[in-house]
Amino acid sequence: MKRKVTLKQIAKELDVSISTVSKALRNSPEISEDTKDKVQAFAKLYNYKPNNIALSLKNRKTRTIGVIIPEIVHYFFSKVIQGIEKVALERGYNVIIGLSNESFDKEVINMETLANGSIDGFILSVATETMLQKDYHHFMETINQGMPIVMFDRVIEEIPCDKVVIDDFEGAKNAVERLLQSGSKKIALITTEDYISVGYLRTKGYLEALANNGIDSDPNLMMRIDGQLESEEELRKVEQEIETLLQSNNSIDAIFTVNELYAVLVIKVAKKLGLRIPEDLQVIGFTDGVLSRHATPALTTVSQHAQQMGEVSARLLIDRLEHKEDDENYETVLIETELIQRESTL
Amino acid sequence: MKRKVTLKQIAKELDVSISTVSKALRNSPEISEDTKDKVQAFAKLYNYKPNNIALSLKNRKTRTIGVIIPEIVHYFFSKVIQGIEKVALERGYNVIIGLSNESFDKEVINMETLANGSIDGFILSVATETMLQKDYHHFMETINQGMPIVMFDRVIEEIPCDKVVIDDFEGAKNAVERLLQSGSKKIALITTEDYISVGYLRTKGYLEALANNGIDSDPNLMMRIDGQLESEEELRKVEQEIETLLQSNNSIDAIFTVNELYAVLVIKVAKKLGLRIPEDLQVIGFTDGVLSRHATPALTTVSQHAQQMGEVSARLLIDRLEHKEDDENYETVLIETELIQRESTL
DNA sequence: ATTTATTTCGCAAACGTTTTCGTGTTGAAA
DNA sequence: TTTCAACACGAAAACGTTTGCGAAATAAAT
Repeated sequence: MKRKVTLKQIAKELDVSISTVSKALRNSPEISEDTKDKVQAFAKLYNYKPNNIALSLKNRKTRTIGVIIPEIVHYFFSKVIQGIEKVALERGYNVIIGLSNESFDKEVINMETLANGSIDGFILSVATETMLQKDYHHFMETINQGMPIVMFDRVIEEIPCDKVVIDDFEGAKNAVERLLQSGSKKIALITTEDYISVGYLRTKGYLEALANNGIDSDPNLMMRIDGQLESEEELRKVEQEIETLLQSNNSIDAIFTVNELYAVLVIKVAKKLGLRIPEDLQVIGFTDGVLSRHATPALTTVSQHAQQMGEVSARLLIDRLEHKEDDENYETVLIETELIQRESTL
Repeated sequence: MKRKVTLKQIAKELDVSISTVSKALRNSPEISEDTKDKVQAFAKLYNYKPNNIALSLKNRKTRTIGVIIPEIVHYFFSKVIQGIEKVALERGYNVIIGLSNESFDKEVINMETLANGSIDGFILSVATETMLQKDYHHFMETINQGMPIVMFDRVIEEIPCDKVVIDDFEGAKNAVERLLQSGSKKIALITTEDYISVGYLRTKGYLEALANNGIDSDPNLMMRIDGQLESEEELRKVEQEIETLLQSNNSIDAIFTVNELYAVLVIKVAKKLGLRIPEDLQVIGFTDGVLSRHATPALTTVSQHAQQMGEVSARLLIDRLEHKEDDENYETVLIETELIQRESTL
């Protein structure tokens, strides 16, 4: 087992100084061709690679970006990471991941451990609990220490940092307008508790579309769901509620849903009730994930371009790290949504 | 913008030496209570946290583990990562992720950049391309450098490292036997090209179950699919093939599938053909992901306990890092599968 | 032969820690 | 007063790099 070879070892072996070895490897004109050749050959033979940690310490740069997301077993977030990782690789950065599991404490701890030298900057999506508590001191502290943050999707307005958000409002509005154009008159909404910005904005888009078309919104058609829907019981309960919704308002002819899981649940209940999709009931969801793509009928859905979101976030962060370390002008990039037309709409 | 405070700065400010500050913070008995108090108060005030990079350099340990997976937008792998991250957090380690995208070159590059000081050890699942080329020099090199590897799911027998595998063979065998017990006579198989170990083992389990029950395997009932099934065309093509399979062998009364996507495709085609599930056709898939859970009918499937797999892998690696650095006895942990009974079987 | 320029290399500092060892100061024992 | 232990602290090395600057050696110019 041969340990990794260092400059010092090469120097000793070749009977030159460490600096000479370093310079020779970096092709410095200070060093003669002879010794350069000798050193480079030796280094190649022993597969010398500079130690990243030492470089990080010296340069005060790690070329690593920290990503903190609420959960990873989730189409949207993993797709974002894929985007981040892509441009990180292109530009010579590593990605290190922390999961907050929607918990404020975990978010804080993760950020604190990563901030102490391990990374150059953060890309993150805020945990639910943090949004509830409205305690943002950890964000402010890392920013004040000169470590830039890029927030995506779940962002906080008042934090001074670059942000990448989806046009949830427009996306929802377009979706509902599409439903109206194709003849639906009575459109229900299934949304989350609205403390999370995205659920709130999508709901607003729904309302706006109705208003624009002279339709009064009906609280009876707006259903709110909370919880992670992890267990079977939770799922059954929600399905039951959807069933009640559809039965007590049997003129509902379309449903807009704030994520894709709710939409497949709607489909399931509708089938059970003997409703034909899309003839009797149109359905549009949010997030173009595996569920939407492989449901039967395949779901018409609002795609968020998650991968693009990750790519843009990474570019924003790396640009800031490399060019404008002290620029206080923060950007907010809006990612357009796209309505993916499939089988659940006319 | 106050940069992070260092020992040196504290020392200067308090007019003591760096060593005194360090010792005071670590509560060394060498230092008087007076100065300890003074230093600790100051450190707390300025929120001093030791620099991880400096510690890593000094200790030749980074307390971070590198994970290399073929893709992240994938229920199984993201679930494994969740498990890894969980025990890593518990034991004070960070997780840094690299994606190989099933490419040999990317796998090599990712490993090389991470191996140069950034991490203490690897947890990885081998890329398809690597398994095809059978070029394992990068694994051997990192192991020879004294950096331990834990392979999970897609492992390579001849590499000397700890391994965590699923009992694919047993899982498949049990699933098929369940189908037989519930009365199915003619069971088809949909599998991948068999260079990937898991597809191969699951196929073997299928064959074994048939043999054990005195049934000859029929090549016409065994369908092989390759490709990632990312595009719509690919999907349609596969659906078409499944349709042909079902129509040209209309006495098929059950299908066992090597992953969950194939199973939902089967369900889709079966519905189209007017087959009732599970009465006319039973279906069992592999991987207990979102697709299985939310398909209609919900899929009976073989759960791999992906999260547990991640947890075990992480524990194996960390144990080796902390206790038995030079132990050459490598372990292979077998994770039992579990048949999750849902609506697609009798 | 002396000065000057050029080439080639090594020294040392720096990044932020931890830790071993040495040293100066104090107080008590002899 | 001398001797010694206990105490409190600092100097320095080490981890592996990079780099500015000084210096030795050689070559060229006077």
